Amino acid sequence: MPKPTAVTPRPHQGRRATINSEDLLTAALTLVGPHRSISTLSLREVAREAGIAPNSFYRHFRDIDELAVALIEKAGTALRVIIREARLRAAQERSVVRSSVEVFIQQLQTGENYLHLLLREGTVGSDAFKEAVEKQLHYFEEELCVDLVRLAELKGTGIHRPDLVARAITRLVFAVGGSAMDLPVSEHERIIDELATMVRMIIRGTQAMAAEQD
Amino acid sequence: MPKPTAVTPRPHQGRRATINSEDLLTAALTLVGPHRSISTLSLREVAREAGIAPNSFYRHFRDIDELAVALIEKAGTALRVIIREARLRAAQERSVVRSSVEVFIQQLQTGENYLHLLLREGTVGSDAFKEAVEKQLHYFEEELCVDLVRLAELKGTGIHRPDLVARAITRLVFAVGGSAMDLPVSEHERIIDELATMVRMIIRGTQAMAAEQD
DNA sequence: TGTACATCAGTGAACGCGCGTTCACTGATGTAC
DNA sequence: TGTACATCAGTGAACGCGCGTTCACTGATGTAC
Repeated sequence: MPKPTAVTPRPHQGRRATINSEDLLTAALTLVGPHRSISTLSLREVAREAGIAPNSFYRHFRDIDELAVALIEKAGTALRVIIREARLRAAQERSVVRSSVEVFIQQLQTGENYLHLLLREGTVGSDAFKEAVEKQLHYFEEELCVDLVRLAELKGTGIHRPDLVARAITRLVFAVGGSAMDLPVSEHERIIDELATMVRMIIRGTQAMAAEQD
Repeated sequence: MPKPTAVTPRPHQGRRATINSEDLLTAALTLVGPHRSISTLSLREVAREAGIAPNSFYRHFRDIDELAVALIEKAGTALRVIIREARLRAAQERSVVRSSVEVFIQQLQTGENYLHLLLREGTVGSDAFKEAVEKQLHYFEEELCVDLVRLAELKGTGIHRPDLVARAITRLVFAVGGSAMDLPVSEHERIIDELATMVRMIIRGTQAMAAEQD
């Protein structure tokens, strides 16, 4: 049984690969598009899209689920980079909340389907899927938590249970983003405003609670 | 083409039905259990569970999607009743927030799969599905909004954008509930505590924002 | 440089399976007279 | 009360389809000598 997902470019012997795991991930991503769930992808479909015979799929992944998990991980990583950049950029410009939320929702309009993917697969599909999505959400929460604490120190405001604040914001943004997915682009501006207000409520709340406790 | 979902018990002619739409809904609900998505149900499977021939299914629903939408509506209605009762009961006992959240999460442990269903199907499946779930969430939001305004008046606290507060709370509770679904029951107590704190943050936040604006 | 050999990505054909849907039917029930 | 008839829920058989997986294979590439 090969270990194909370990992508260490080991010294090669035998026939050269015309296609790699990455190509299959790309093919799968193309197929799911903004509206389909990974769980509806068939092995044959992905192979077809990638231009290989169905049974060649097994050279790269044990089964469709293994590919799906790899795709989720890739999506999470890509998204975190985007949001991290947005936060850094925003720090010296205007509201961090507003511009982070903005970048997040705007991702729905780009050709990339990474966000759609994470928004969709969290609640459905095999346990392995859900676990993979949960893991990505945790990463988001951790990074956000660090940022929140730093920001609170910077501004001298208190912060109550920053871990819960980070979790609440992350889950809320993903949940609302998930429903925004199916709305026309013209509604996105409104969604961004509303989401920003919701996030600010949470932040004002945690500050108020911190102030009360001292 | 019959209109089977309209359950007005019209005067009957011809052979008596041994099974009705309701039975099929029950069979489907049994099959999805706490972990499967409706979208993975096959017509034959539901028919088998209900004890009829596959083609008899068409006597009751146009297709599987029509059944799924009916099931989602049923789930939403059932859940709203439960939460409404919880809120009324709590009003004269202890924290409305805490006990509402408690009842919500405890639903995960009951035999009923209504909650699982709503938590799952919101992001996946046909457009008709998602629309059906969105509709149910809106109902939740509306009822919660009315309650929040009433509570604010009662306690004399301000409330900023109660519509957004209701939306944020609803989405957050459903999102966190969705991940709690796959956690062991022993974790539920912790989830309830955390959720209650998150909801209180939002409420404190809206109060603070209302106070600032005046 | 040449040759024999091992490696291994990709293949074509075939399998059995569950699926949605169709068809012409059966036979129980209610209605008209 | 009896009879002919319309209604219509449920059926059994059959269809074509896409699926995941298997098998023995091909042939390009790299390695050893």
